Amino acid sequence: MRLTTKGRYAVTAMLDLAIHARQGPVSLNDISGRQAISLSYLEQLFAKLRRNGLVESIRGPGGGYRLSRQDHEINVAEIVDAVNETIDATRCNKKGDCHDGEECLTHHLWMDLSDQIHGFLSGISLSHLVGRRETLEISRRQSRQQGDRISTLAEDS
Amino acid sequence: MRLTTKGRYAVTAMLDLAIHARQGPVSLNDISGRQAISLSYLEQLFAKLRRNGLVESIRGPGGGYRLSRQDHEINVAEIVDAVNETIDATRCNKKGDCHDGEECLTHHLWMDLSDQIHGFLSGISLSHLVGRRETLEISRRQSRQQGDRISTLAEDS
DNA sequence: GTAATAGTTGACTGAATTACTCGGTAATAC
DNA sequence: GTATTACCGAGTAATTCAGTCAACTATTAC
Repeated sequence: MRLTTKGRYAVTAMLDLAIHARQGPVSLNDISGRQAISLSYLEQLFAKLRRNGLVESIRGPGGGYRLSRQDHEINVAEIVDAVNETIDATRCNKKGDCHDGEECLTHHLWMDLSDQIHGFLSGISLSHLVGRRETLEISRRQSRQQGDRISTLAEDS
Repeated sequence: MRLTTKGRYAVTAMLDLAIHARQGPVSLNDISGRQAISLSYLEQLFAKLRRNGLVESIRGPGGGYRLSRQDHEINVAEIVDAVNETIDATRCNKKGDCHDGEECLTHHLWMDLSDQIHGFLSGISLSHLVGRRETLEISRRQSRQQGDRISTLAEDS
């Protein structure tokens, strides 16, 4: 389980896809413009997302990508794993020369911790994030109408 | 919040420190031998851990490092942050040219998610991990005495 | 059929990070 | 004084990140 900007790009792009799902297929060009991610980098990311069955592609004019499942059936952990493709090759399992079992224990502890993080991210779906986004947008529009300063961020926990 | 093997090394090393705390200061040489991490890399990691007030050093023969706080007062998030030192420079905050607020929203969502992960890791202390380790060790010893296969990992959730 | 759109693939690259090496200095226990 | 250990800085191979470029294939509009 790695958590870098690469995974963040992927989550952001998938979120963009989920938000604009109603308008039919979304082209990478659109996502690139909206999210300020280079088109070619998006192509790489979406190739992996497609191989992992998270998105479907529609070719030709008016084509693009769409989620292959409902947004509540896709979680953040899947997305991060898809682009990172960490097999997490641990030295212990390969060599098997852990003296006194010390290395094995701390190693298993970390794997355990990693599993917990993974489980945590599995509990956050795209629909969850989209829902939050719309809440934010509404509150932002309201505060703009009222003309006061943005204080909505402090309220949502 | 980045989560890479570097952070994993740091957590493993700190865990080793916590486990061997009773035997006085622990030298990096010992940790290097037990955890199979290069000494010089440990030096770099511990320089950061020390600057962040997580460990104290004792020089000279018989010296080494010890935790600067009790193990239940040090959490995983602190350790990961200490070695990564991510200021997380987001393009949005610096340039401030988010068109239509689109980028800002997804950006804030990711920051929110990042905060949640951070909060989650803050809840896991070293003593928590040490406790688990000893539980594991005991159960491992027991299963070794009984001579059956290792089936303890499936039971702890 | 032709042209335009858009995905697909692969090779390649500069920059950053990771993980590590080496050589040296400073402090302390004996 | 010597051995041990932390401390410090420069350097470096390997890897990953983030992005570019170019050629290709499939689909659709006309």
